[in-house]
Amino acid sequence: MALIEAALSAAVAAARPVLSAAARRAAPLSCCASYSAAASSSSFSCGSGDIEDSPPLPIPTPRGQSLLARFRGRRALAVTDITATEWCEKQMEFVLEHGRPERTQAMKAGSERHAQLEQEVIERVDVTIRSAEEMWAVKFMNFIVGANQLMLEGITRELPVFGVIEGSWMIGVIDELQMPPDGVSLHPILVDTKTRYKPTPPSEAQKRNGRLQLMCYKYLWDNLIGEKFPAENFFSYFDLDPNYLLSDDIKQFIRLLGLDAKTLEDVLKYFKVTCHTLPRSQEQLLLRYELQADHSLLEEYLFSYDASWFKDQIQEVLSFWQGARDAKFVSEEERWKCSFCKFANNCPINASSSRCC
DNA sequence: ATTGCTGAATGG
Repeated sequence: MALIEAALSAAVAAARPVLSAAARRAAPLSCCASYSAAASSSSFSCGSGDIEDSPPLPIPTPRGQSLLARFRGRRALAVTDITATEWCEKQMEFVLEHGRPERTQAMKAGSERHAQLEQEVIERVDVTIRSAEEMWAVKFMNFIVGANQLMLEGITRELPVFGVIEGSWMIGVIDELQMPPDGVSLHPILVDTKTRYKPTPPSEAQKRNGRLQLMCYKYLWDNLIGEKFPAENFFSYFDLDPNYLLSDDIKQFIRLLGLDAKTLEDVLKYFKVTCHTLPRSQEQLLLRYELQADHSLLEEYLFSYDASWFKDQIQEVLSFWQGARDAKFVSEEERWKCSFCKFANNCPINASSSRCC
């Protein structure tokens, strides 16, 4: 174990700008993989050539299935699925049913700024991902490298995390983790930088949304380092083969980091060893708001993790996803959100406009 | 080809 740690440390220290992997699919995944939830018209050249008189029809998706089953079957909910739902459940529903609206200029600027911040500490390396197993292997490797960077250099960005919250698999990317200066504390602080188009202070709804996001990350990080990662459940839930042989491309990427792995299970072992060495995160979380125009600081918002508030929020969001109830509309005080929503014209909350006496 | 499907987040 000491050897593994030494190897990791050496690798991370040597490769000054830490390596990460940009997952880019060269080709669609193998034809019969369970990816196409909505098996549409796309070319499904799966073995059997002709469709005979009584082909094994794809199971028609029964109505009344939960959104979780329909849109996130055998997949994890993203942390941003949680926050998008908290923002407006009806809008989340529209996005699932009708697809994402076009990205705004503000969103593009935000993405660019985040890429810039990431580049300050991370060098991206492209690897081709051919399967779900390889996707997870890369996620684990990026976690290992990022966590080691945090401990050695005091900071890391865009760190992937995953785990189970209130019974549901979740996945997310921590914007930033930073060790406190000196020996003040051994516990890293979670930070999220929000860029703003206008120099106005963030609304309460935005801050609440950001709090929820950061609490998701803290929960996932603390659970990973607490070594509660349910490996057996992980492989079966995502239908992964632990013994899947990684491609030479991926193996080479792993070797760049001083490790040697042939299978996804090998990678998971390194991951577990790394998790054992990491400290819990601080109870204090930080949202940092900056102006897109000049990156000037608009507000720094420090707040505390609140386990019971967090649990309630997650349960509320999950009850929507699980179909326990219909989507809720925004509250009267937050009706202003509708003016930013692409689906406002089709939304029942605005039913008065279309039908007049 | 930044968003789609099948990356998670981007902002309000």
